[in-house]
Amino acid sequence: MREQTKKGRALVAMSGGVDSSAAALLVQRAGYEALGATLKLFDNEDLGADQGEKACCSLESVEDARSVAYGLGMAFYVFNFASDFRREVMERFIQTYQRGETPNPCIDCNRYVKLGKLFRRAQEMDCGHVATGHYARVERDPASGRWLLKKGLDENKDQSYVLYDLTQDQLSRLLLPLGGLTKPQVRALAEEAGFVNAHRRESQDICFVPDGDYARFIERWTGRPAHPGDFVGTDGQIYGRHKGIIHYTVGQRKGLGLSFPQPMYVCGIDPEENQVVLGRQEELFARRLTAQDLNLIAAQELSKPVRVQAKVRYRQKEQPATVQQTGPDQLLVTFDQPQRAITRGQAVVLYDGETVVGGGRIAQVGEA
RNA sequence: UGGGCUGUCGCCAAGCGGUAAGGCAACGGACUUUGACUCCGUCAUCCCGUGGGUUCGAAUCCCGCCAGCCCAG
Repeated sequence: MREQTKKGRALVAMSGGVDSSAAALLVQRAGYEALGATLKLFDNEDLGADQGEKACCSLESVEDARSVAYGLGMAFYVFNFASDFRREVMERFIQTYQRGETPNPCIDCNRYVKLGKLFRRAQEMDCGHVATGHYARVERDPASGRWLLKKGLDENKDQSYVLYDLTQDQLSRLLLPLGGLTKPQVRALAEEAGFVNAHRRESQDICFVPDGDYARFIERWTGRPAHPGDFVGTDGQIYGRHKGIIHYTVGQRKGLGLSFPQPMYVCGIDPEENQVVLGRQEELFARRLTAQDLNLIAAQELSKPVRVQAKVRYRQKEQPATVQQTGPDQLLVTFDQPQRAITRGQAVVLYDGETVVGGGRIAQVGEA
């Protein structure tokens, strides 16, 4: 409302990585008064194994972020969001696995912490905008007046999938300066600017599980070992013992410890019976799913079935499908072609070309 | 204690005299802001149940033994 003279203050979430550093630079160049902030998301002691660099949430990265911010002459803060992160991301992550589903902590982190908590904090600091280094674009639809989320221009780095949960209010204040750039361009920017992290490698794995062994993390965090149970075939036959359902996810092949004539995959997880269902690759395909915890961006609601492109996991090519809203908080998605290993707990995100229509959490998976 | 069969990498399994396929699992790496999938690589360096024999040469042929299975009893 009051952006006559300047563009106002923008709070930039800086992880210490190349992307968010470049984002800070670009926000500043665009004429905002940029403030940098690194989010402290967890205590290293809580995680057991200590680790080296991590682009997403590392505390070691704070110094890099600070260095970049100071280099740009920006104010810099560290926000302790550990309790929020623990509650909204880590606890959720654990509960989801215990239900026999597979969480996507990055989505929860974006939703509740980076773009939830951080937006509130920005408000308190009189920052009208929040910026992140995500590869996605925000645009306003002149026709409907709605704010739209679009794919990043760099198809290979597009992160709109993990941002589908954004509200109109958040979108209206969100700056994504990398949306129109490619990764090489961003790196070049960082290099020109002389950022200390210009050559840092890409991030990896779950940030709060540095060693990648998420199941062990859950056991340590809860203080309870997982309960072993039976591996069963899709016909009910018992094949052996599993290490506890939290160790498995639909579509998984490795780590079963069993050998068959052909590779075998986890086709389902039954938390009631504490069973892990095994089957062949072909048994992994399904055409429909229902989703809940919806967030629609491009429209208020879907009054009739719509043709879309849909993704069932991050880093999957969009697949043609038809989506139908079957309730206030329920979608039915039917793919043209059966999809491999649609997994409960993961997100389905719908696209209309470059635009994110909306998405939800996969609650049920139908048959082919 | 009669007969038949089998015994090759953790599992399955090729090989039928010429100097150990392959699959599964496992391990390592690549990819990746989720879990997976996928891809690449490594996996029996004198022990092919074991002891002899035949042969220029055997996992492959012969003999004994051991183990397991099956059928008889």
